[in-house]
Amino acid sequence: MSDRQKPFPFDIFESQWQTRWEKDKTFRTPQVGDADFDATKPKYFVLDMFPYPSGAGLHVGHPEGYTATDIIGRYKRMTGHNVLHPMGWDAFGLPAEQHAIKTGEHPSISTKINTDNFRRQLKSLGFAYDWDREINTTDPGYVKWTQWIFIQLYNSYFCEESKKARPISELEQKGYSRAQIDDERLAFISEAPVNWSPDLGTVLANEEVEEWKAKGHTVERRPLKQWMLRITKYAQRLIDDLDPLDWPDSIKALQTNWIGKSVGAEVEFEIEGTKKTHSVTVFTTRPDTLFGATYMVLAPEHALVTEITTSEQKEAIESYISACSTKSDLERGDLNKDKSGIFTGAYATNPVNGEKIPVWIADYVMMGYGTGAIMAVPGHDERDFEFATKFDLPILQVVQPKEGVEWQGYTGNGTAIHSGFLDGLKTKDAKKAAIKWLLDNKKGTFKTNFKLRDWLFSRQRYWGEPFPILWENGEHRTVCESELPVLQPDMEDFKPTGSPEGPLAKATEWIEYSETSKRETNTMPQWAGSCWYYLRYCDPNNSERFISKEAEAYWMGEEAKSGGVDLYVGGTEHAVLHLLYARFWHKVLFDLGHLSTNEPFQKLVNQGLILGEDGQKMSKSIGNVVNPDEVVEQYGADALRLYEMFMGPLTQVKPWQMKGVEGVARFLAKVWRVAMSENQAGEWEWSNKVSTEASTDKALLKVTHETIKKVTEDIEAMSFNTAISQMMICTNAFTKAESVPAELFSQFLLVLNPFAPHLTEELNRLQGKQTLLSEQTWPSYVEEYLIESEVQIVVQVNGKVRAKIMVDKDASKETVEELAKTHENVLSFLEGNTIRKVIVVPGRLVNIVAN
RNA sequence: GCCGACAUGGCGGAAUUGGUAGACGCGCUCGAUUCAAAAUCGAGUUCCUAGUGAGUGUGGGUUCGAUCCCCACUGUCGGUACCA
Repeated sequence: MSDRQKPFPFDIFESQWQTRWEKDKTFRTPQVGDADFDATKPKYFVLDMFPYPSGAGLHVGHPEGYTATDIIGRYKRMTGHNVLHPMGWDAFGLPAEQHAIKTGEHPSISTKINTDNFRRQLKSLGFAYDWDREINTTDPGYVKWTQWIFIQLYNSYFCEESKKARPISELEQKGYSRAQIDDERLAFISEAPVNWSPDLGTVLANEEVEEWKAKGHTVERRPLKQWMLRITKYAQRLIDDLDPLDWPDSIKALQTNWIGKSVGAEVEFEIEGTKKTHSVTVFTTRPDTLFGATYMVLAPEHALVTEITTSEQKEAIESYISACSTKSDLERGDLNKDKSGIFTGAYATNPVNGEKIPVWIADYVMMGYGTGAIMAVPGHDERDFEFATKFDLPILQVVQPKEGVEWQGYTGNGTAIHSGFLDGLKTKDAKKAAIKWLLDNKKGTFKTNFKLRDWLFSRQRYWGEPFPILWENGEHRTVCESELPVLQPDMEDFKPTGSPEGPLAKATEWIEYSETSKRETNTMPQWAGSCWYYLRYCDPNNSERFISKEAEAYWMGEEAKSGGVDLYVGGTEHAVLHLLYARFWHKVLFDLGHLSTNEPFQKLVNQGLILGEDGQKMSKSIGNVVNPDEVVEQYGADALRLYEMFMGPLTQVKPWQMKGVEGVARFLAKVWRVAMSENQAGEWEWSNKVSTEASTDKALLKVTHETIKKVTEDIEAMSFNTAISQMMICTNAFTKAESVPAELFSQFLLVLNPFAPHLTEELNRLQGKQTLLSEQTWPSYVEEYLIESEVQIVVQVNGKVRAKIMVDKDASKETVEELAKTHENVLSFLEGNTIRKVIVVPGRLVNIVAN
């Protein structure tokens, strides 16, 4: 196709229109307060997950979501909204730095090259972004406010009464000591085992570990001093506030599972140590099974292990602990389901019945969850059951399942037995009674645990936001706000040091802030910039605030019942990372009074992955990657946009088919030829088929208005593939018609415009219209044109279609039934049978039941 | 294992949420146009043993009627995994 003339001259007019939109700033969104800002219009904030500008450029997965939001954005503009539809770059990150290490080129250079390429590619697809609002997370003007938000976190604590972040100064007034205050900050220093990757030379968040492991990097546990963010304080709110959001249930479930709330009790057991008696707290979700606890397990790292281990067991315990510490997470988790453990020689006392139970250590108990100690109830817990079976520990029944169910290892609900004061109680009541007993006897209490860990926030990298932190005499403090942004120094050697200080430690001059103060050398993770970028779009150039109060109130406020981003489209890969982190930051900023909503994203839609033509995930190594540039070159931007939407439902995983692109390109060419024809010289000229003189054909009027109706409804429902098929039906009708009334063709161009903006604007121009389609009002359909005077009724005999009859649309049930019964073909099927029942669905069908 | 989603022609997918299964597109077949081809236009295209036939992953159920609702199962994909 590329060697000959294109079926319609998209190669000429697409770039012309892109140039014009850019020059005229057609899709500029006025700033709140600008002379041309109309505050009376409702707002619509439609957001794409901004890309990481990789060296590989755009792949066809990017334009899938971007086209969907572009259609919605353009549609909303045409229906009288102020639309905020921006784009930017999530430009900090490891790949840029790895590239810098390899080539010695500063990451800002490759970042610039990559963003320029991404911008060019996006512009070649004709997206209606307001490029005046483009942001880049690595810009000093952006870094400044990322660091400012970090300072807000640093200067806040979580108030347990109000369940909100409050200024740390309140604690100072209450007379807290410096150490106590540092323990309360939402951004704090912690020395704890973290995920350290030796070959990346950095630590990683729990959420990131799998991703990098999958790329072949090693990750090990190692205790390090790190900046953490206290996201765990928001665990409950992060679960609760999910409910009213218009998000896919699967994403809500994913986040809820990740946060992992479980409700139960903490119980205190006493252990006879070698020198004295110790108290150990265990967490259980099944306090009703306390009487079934036949042994106890401590995590190998538990602090009490050395205190209680008897001299006979000491050697065995020590070698077990050292074996565990060298095991990787994989060996301890995924690969090794086989239970292992060692008896400490010590005994604990079960508080409810005074029974002495042996205390073991085993690596199936994790130090990081609950208290790092459990009471083992092998009768009613799968893991404990497996362990007890292996080491021949007693297994007691304390829950009676319903009849016919084996009790051993039964983890469901039932009735408590062999459990003293709990006997006869249903599990639910037994839990309550057990906790009441624990409270009354001061042996325990209610407890809710979360799987969610605090967020490990520091990285040992160069290409990230430095912390706005200074160290003085081993204490940290923030730099003055006036000194923001704190930028990395220019360096030639970006290599990881292999030490937890990171490459910035090599910038000796930069570190020396003053004689007494040194800079923090860690940097923030890539997530930092993406946690708040949606806010910056509302007011991207403000140097006084991260977002002006006015812009925040208009774009993020509660007005029109749609606070925050109205529609957010992106991939599922961010279900628990970006989307959780951003919600957390948003809530902190909300608590501190900087924002007026408590959730950032009202509606979330995940586009489905686009697979290669072979049905496999696109990947360089398989060689099934489709390059959008080539598709645009061969079929045009409109065809690519249209195909991405026509493939199937937006949210579904679907394979790419180049033949399908050809199909939609053919459709666009058909639209072109409704209005245009080729003359002898092979030039396109306006044909007279579309004409103001054309008589209004009833069928064309109907199909056009059906199309307006369906496309409108389908855009609202984000069912773009069916909208396109309706427009194909309409085009086929135009093609078949002798002539097409100009009015109908114009209306058709309007509804096609958000999908194929170049072609439609070009035809609108060729039709002699002055006003751009994108600046016109969305058409409305006329109900009257859709109604037919006669409707087709299906006649079934015993549920099988046997005839179709045409009746007046207002025909009575009786008339329809009579017509159906007397239909020739129906009669032949009724022969010899008696009619038992007749169902008439007006306007649809008649079903005659006979035998 | 657990959680979630999905299963419809040769292919991508439609079906007003209980009312004509297969819209629209791809592919294929035939025809028109052409010296010929491409492109374009038109007709056809679920399957078969061709019937008063079968048919929406399998088996059952509810209903006058089920792709849609209920029960059981199978398969595919995504997430997660010793979280007590």
